[in-house]
Amino acid sequence: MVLLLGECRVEYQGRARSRLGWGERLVVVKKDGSVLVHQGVGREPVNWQPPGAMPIYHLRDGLLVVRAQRARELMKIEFRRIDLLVMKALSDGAELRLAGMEEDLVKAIMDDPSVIEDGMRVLRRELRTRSGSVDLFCKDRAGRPVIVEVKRGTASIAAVYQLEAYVADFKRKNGCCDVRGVLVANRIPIMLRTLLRTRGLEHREVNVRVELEGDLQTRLGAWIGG
Amino acid sequence: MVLLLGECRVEYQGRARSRLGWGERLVVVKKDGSVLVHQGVGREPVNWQPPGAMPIYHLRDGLLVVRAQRARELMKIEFRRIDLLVMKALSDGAELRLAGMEEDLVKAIMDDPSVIEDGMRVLRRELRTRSGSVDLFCKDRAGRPVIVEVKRGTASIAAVYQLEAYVADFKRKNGCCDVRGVLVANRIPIMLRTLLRTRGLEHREVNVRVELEGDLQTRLGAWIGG
DNA sequence: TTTTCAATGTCGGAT
DNA sequence: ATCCGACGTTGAAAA
Repeated sequence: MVLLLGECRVEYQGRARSRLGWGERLVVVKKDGSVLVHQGVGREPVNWQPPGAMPIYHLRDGLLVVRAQRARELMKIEFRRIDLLVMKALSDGAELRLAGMEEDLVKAIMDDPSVIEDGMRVLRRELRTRSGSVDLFCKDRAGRPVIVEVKRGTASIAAVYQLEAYVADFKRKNGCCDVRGVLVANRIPIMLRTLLRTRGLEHREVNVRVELEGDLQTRLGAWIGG
Repeated sequence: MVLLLGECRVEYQGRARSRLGWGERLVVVKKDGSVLVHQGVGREPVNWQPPGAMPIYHLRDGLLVVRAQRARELMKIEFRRIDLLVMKALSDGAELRLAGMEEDLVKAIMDDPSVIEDGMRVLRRELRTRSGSVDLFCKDRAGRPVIVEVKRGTASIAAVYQLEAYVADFKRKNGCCDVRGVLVANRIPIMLRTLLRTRGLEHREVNVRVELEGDLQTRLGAWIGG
């Protein structure tokens, strides 16, 4: 990993174009060839190249030029003053363990479909068609088909469209009108509920707690306290 | 800005949960309180906190602990070895100038609606309703309403849904069936064209070149060459 | 390789 | 504060 701290300017041309005038920034070059230009604020780099760009360094007119190209995208950084230059190989064998993704929510619902509704049965998971994909295909207590779209966090209009389109396709294809569509999410904004109702769709807010594998829960308990 | 390079482990609890074991990483703390933990590869930080987290540093059992909390989210970094510690205030008055966004494409179409179709007139821009927003509302040469959804880059299924839903709403509300829906994008995948056709929607691939304000184009010409 | 979708998305703007 | 959509989104998984 290479760290460069100093005064630079940046130009980029690719999917879009940008120019950033002189200023002090941090530039990080990783061993996979990704490059990050960070200003003093914000989570996002102001300019960057994804892995594979493999930047080239050269001197020109007394400036250090870092040139990172990848596919049709080019970023050029010019330093006129460098306050810090660090190179270090990072040894890191650990991998991130992460829980609480949408897939975890889908699994939790499969383990206990009654969080949607009593008597619900999950028949299939991850049903993909040319008009999009839906997370769960179920039947309710009465045996009616139920198409379920699951969103972790707050549901969006796009989720309603997706569900609506799939329900319509299903009706068309199977020639049956008795199909329910349910949007399941951690939170569903009021406006979205109205929209769902006008489209003849249903919704459920669920709150499923997902834990990391292993004893993290116990440790986190102590950890939050400490 | 604070840079920490050394051996650490990270735990996070908030919208999701994660744990990352011991390894060498770069930690960046910005003056707005954002925190980034970067491994040796990838554009994305493996763990982070957005601006406002304002981390607190303390020593505990011989470890440097960085604790960054924000709303209901907590990230804790523990260092057991530090190879580099840098603190520096960054002076940076420049702002990024960026061109080639969706808004630029919309403006270009407004300047010359014939890129969609000869005789097209733009009546309104950015039309928002409860079922979503559409970028341009036009009338064609024959005076028929045309709803236009603009996407920079490659169009997605979601764009089709959005357009379809809005056209349907418009027909319902105005009680008129003679409404066209056009998806305009830099690129529209084959599958999407089929989907659009089955929904009675149209599409246009456009290639509008957008430049940064000022003389960037000339300079970029030389720059790319050099 | 292309397509599709999730993300601790982040970020900015409008209501 | 909430809601909504764009992003040089990135990244991973499936077709």
